[in-house]
This record gives sequence, C-alpha cells and structure tokens, in this order.
Amino acid sequence: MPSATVENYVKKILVLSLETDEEQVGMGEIAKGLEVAAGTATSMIKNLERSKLVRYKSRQGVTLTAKGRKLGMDMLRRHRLVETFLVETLGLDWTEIHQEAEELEHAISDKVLDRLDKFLGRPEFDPHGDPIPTKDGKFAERRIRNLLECQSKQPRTIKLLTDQSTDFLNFARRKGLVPGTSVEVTNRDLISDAVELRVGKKKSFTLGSKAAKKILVSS
Amino acid sequence: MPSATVENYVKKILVLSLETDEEQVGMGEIAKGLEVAAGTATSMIKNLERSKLVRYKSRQGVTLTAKGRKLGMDMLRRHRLVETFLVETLGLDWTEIHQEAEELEHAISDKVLDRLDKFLGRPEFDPHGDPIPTKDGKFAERRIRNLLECQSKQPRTIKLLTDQSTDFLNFARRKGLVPGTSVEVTNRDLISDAVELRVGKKKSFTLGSKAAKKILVSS
DNA sequence: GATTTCATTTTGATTAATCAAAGTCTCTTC
DNA sequence: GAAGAGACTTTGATTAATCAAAATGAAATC
Repeated sequence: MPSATVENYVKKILVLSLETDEEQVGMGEIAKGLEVAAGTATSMIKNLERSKLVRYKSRQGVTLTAKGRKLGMDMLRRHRLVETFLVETLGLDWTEIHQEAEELEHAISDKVLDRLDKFLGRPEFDPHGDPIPTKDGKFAERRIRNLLECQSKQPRTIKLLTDQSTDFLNFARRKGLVPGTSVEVTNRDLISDAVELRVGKKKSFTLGSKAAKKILVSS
Repeated sequence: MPSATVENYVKKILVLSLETDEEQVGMGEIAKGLEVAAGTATSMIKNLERSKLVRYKSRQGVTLTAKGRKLGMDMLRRHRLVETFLVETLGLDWTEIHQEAEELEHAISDKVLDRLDKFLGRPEFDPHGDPIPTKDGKFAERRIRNLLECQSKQPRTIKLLTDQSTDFLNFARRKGLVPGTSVEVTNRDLISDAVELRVGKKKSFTLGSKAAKKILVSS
C-alpha cells in the first residue's frame, strides 16, 4: 500500500494537471505545492517512477501513469467525500474543512468510505461545488460549472459564488450576479481570457477569467 | 504533537494497566501487545520517558505520568467514539470496527471529534459496552459494570455478555444468565477470586472471576 | 557565442521507527 | 551458591522522508 506521503504527491500532481490543463507538471510546482524542498520532490518523484505511478523526464516534468491517475482520483474521491461529510453531517463551515479532510482521507478504509458514501446519499459534488470522482475513477458529468467553462448562447442559472470576500460579493451584487439569477454567455474569448455576459435583459458586459471562474452555474 | 506511534504506545500502556489493574506494565507485554520486537519497545519507551509521558525502571516496568495518562485517555476517547460512529451511524458490525478505529483515531482533530461526539448525542458507552472517557480524561461513572465489580446484596439486571463464544453462551444459558434476567451477588471473595451469585429464586452458586468479568449488569 | 540566472538535481546528513542478533540481568532450580 | 532459562537491553543496520548546500543544465541576455 502506498504511504500517505506517496498518496499526497500523486494527488497533488493530479490536481495541478487538472488546474493547468496540462498532462505534464513541473517539479517546481510540485515542491511548492507540497511545501517541501526542491530536492525532496525530485527524489520522491523518482520513487513514484519506480512504483510506476508517474513517468518522469529529467528537467522537463512529471506525468501520471494510468495507475497513478487511478490512485489520484481515488484520493480526490476520498478527500471530497470526507469534506461533504464534515459539512453536511457535522455542520462544519466549508472554509475550515480542507485541512481536516487532508488527514482523514488517508486513514479511511475502502469499506468505511463506501458506507460513508451511501450514508451521504452518493453525492456527486462536494461543498465547494467540485465533482466527486466515482469509485472507478471518473468524474460525474458536471452539472455545475463555472462561467469560464460554459459554451455560449445558452441560458444558465447562478448557483454559487466561491469567493465570499466582501469586495467580490459587492461587485457581484452590483452586476446582478446573485444566486438564482439567469445569465447567458454571449461571447467567449479564450485569448483575451475573458467572457462576455448578459444578465437578464440588460446590456452585456465583459468579465475577466478570474472572476468568471468564481461564479458557478447550472446548465 | 505526538506521532501516531507514540499515541499507540501510550494507549497500549493505559489499556494494559487497566486490564491488569496494575499501574506498572512490563516491557514484554507492551512489545507483544504492539507486535514489535522487544528491543523496539525498549528504545521507544526511553523516548516516551524523554517526553515525560512515562516513568521507567529498567527491567521492572513502565508507568504512565499524569501527562501520559491524559494522552492515553484521550486516545481511548477517540477510539471509542469512532467505534460508536462506525456502528451507530454507518451500520458496521461491532466485530469488524476495531482496526478501522485504530487508524481513524489518529487522524481526527479535536474539533471534528467534538462535533462527532455531539452528533452521536454524547454517548457514554461504546458498542462493546466500554465507557467512553470524557474530554477531561475521566471515565463516566459506570452504570454498566461487570459482576466482579458489584457490591453484594443489590439487585442487578444482566445487560450484555462480552464473550460470544458458543461454549460461554451455553454455560450462561444453563445458569440462567441471559440479558434481562435479575441477579444478586450474595457474596464476594476477592481472595479466592470468585463471586457467589443468586439468579431469581434459585439456589446461589459460585462464579470464577474470569466468567464474572464477562457479564455486564446495570445497577 | 559567452555569460548570467534560475530551476533542477545531486550529495551528504538527519530523524523516527523498526529488526535481528548479541549481550546482560535476575530469578529459579538444583 | 552455581547453572540455566527467560526476560530485557544494547548494538548495528535499514527504510522512508526530509533538508541544506553544492553541482549541473538550459534558457535568456548581452
């Protein structure tokens, strides 16, 4: 069985590659993400390669093998199910659960995890709106996505704002971007990193990618 | 913070000293209980001594300090609360939860533990009938105790038999010692290590301490 | 093309936990 | 009280994960 450390490295590589949309992840990102010295990451990655969890080109980057991807998805599943439990069942705040889940995800057996999943009603999304991978390592087709990921010309309903800072909430309210409101992406321009948006019948306006990512909608 | 290993050693010492009713625990018992080589236990115990968790007389035995006892009680609390959760909430069988709890007890934060405790309704006993220590490290006054611990001349009701082997259950049934039955300890003789017992209106008989310990009653 | 810079890799050390096997005690037993 | 048996301790090695600092490589700048 892989150690908690190995599980963490693999999960971090998976998350980074999902975030950047690149299969290959740089050594620096890994070291920084896990808060270890650069050399530590290098030697650990060689380890993972020996265990056939990653492929590794010196001074280029790391990619997960099928086996690594499977383990990573399993960890993500554990993490997100535990987070869901902490919020739904124990009533913790969704801003304070990450660290807790970080520990628990390694300690929970497959059997208990499955019972927990059942107890929670086989949820598909965690409290942050992220999809929970299924047991065979696939994401449920997202029904909730952020505005940056939306095809244009379809009506959507705002479900959740993931940035709860006062500044962002004020901005969103001014633009009418509150949960329940219907919006439509009128244009997407991935080069300029922005989306054009119409809220109800008002004139459309442009939103930067950072802000667009924080607004979750259902299709 | 103590490592999971340290927590396990301290918990084992506490449990052994509760089981044998001796403050001092032998090195051999510890090594055997934790399934490590004898030398490993010796060197680890020296470690615990450096951390002021135990007192240690070479070739004699180990006793917990106040600090060690507190940590041990905390681990016992964690273990038993987790077991309660696994049985009550997730519906696992009480014969299969020990190993699961063994892992989870180290991964759970104080905060989550307290929420779990609250969610479970602040239970006082775990699924095996063992008392769950309170947050300040004390056992709840037992309302359920084994027959060996009972003052005589008071009516009690049998609650649980902790040995579920066929042999013991047959013996108990023959003597009428089944849950729900009313019994009375007519005499206790701690020197001969036995209790005299009357079941209902029948003639009283004597029970060895081993058997008496396996029969839990409420007062 | 030489130089500088910055990321990455290598090296050598450290810490916690472990084991096997050799060495010591201490307590019976004769 | 000497001998032997068992329990316990010591010793020396190993493994996983880590760091700091030195060495290396590749890409950017001159």
